[in-house]
Amino acid sequence: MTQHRSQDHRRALTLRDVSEACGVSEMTVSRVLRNRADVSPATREKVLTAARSLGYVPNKIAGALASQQVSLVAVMVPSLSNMVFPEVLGGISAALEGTGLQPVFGVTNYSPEREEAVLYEMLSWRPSGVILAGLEHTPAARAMLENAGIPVVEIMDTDGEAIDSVVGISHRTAGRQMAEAIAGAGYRRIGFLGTKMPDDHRARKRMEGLTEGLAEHGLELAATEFYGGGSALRKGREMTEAILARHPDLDFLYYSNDMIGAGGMLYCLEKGFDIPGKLGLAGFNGLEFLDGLPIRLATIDTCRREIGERAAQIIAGKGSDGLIGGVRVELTPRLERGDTIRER
Amino acid sequence: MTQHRSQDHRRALTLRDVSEACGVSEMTVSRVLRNRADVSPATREKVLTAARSLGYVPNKIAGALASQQVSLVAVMVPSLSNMVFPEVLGGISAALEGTGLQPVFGVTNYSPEREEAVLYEMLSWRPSGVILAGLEHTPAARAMLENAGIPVVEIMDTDGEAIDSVVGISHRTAGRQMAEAIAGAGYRRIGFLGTKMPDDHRARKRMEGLTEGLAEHGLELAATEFYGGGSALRKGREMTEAILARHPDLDFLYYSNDMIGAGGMLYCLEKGFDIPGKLGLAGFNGLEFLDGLPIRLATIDTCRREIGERAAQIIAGKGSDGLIGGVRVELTPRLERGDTIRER
DNA sequence: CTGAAAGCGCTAACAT
DNA sequence: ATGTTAGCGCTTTCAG
Repeated sequence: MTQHRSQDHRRALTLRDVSEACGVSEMTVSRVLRNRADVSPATREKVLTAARSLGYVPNKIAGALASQQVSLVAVMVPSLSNMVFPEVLGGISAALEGTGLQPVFGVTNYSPEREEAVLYEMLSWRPSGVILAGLEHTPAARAMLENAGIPVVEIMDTDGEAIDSVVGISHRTAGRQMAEAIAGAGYRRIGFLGTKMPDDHRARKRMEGLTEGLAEHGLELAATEFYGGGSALRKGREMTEAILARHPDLDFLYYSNDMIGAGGMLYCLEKGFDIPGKLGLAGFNGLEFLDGLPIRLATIDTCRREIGERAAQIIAGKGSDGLIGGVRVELTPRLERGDTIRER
Repeated sequence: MTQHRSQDHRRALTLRDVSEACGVSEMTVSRVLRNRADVSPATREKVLTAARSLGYVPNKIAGALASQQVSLVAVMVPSLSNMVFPEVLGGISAALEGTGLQPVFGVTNYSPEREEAVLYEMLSWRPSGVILAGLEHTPAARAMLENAGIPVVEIMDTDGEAIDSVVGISHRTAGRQMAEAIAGAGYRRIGFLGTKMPDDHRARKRMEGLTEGLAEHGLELAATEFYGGGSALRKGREMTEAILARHPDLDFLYYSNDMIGAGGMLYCLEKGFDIPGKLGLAGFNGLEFLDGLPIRLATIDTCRREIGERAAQIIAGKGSDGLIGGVRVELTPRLERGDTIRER
């Protein structure tokens, strides 16, 4: 089972090997392999044949060092266990396809310190651009990004000052938008359910926006409930039961994400609550999986895939003209009232 | 908005800059920055101070070229839109933490050709190891992997011949296991619902295992239903309605993944079907989100996170002793009967 | 413990 | 259209 490892000590093939195999200079071989136009069809063919038959794989490490051009884009997200981020990565990955750029992903676990550490690692590969979530970073991370001399795109959130480019939505506005819908529909006793994560700034801003929006209607949050780890769907149920036990008079529950919202909704349906008559519900994100639940949870679509695509395009576009810099893309989150908010 | 980009043309800092700033040779600066023990505390301090105040970030491209050691692990998965893979990536990312290795992810969209192309790109960075899903690859991809001279871990699936190491479960066995449970419980008219993906070999093997297992009980699939894109939860509902319309006499529905299974289950509950009395249900994967649905769908836990962790450990472990090679880890998928399979 | 020299494998910039 | 030369920024190796 270990036989094939006998090859392990064979030096990896170099341009020189290909060069010798086909009797063409290393430089010309290099040209062919980079698809440069100024090579005769005859030699091109010779080189390609030799390279293929040897199984030569170019060494980008050396290429990058020599050309001072690295075809990597550093991408950092807080988490992979929330579908939101894989969707963004999917968008980035798709948009980068065919550009010659490859994404390199890192996970920060919502920790600013870890973000700083991961960023340092990534920048040490001298990527052509950086995409990272949020506008909140440690001072050291900000400094690194400002001095890196490469396009930086902060994604997801537009509430704050960007280092370079931003692509996202205003979570504060999304919160207000929801407050508008809730208050406008006539709900008055509103409960908030969310995660216990001090470093989830976007969730925080949504809650602030919600609070502000309600205030304009002379309302305030009547109750709040927070949770830690575990199955978000189950937590949604449990939190809903808990908050309603403490405050049976609530007429609206706002969940800081669709997963707990869905759990809460399933719980309410089972209990036979009058949704949205006596109790309104709303989540956040517009996850695809809401399509298929017994009723449609009100939510705000956050355009995750598009955010990833636009961010990647900004990085890819920079390659050519260099110094565009400072693009700002604020997408409009779409409120979907679903079946859980109704005028009363 | 573009002011700070004036810095773009500043050359990035090099070891030499740090060296000059603190009056220590480049070589010694390099030693300090790599945490080597043979430097006096005094100079170490001097160097560190200088490096920090300048904001120096080492260039791993140059380091890797010089040392012939690349701290990257190439990771390739078929998709990011199925929670299964982000979970594996999470396991890999976590296990690699603190090893000095960083994962580089690539997405293949279940296409062997695309896998080959992505692999080529990744190998050109001369990573220290490769982790990829499945045992089915193009001949060219296999050749590249065999000749790369680095540890290769094929994950998720153990049914087939591995190139080097494997970490996964036998999907064929999982299929049989489910057949056992279904037939053993006394169900007789079984329908299969799955994806229309010729290149999803694991789903295919599960179906084969199921068919074989049923055959041993003198049973065969009474109906099948396949779907393309869209919300898997909704598709689960639609397929369930369709298959039951065509075959009202089915007494068991086996879904090839939990998402469509959950959709089907919600549909059945709404229709008031007697689950699991008249109709049994089962999904596949053991997704966390099943915890929180109205009833527990029977499923088989596929240990995704553990698969990621073990795979990463194999790569990380190779660093030291070199040529262990050919590790084979077959995890045991755990059948969870939930509330949707019952002896009859 | 510290330094000087010699590349790592490739490509930019010139020749030819 | 092709070849030659000189590095890219770091680390290995060998001297002090």
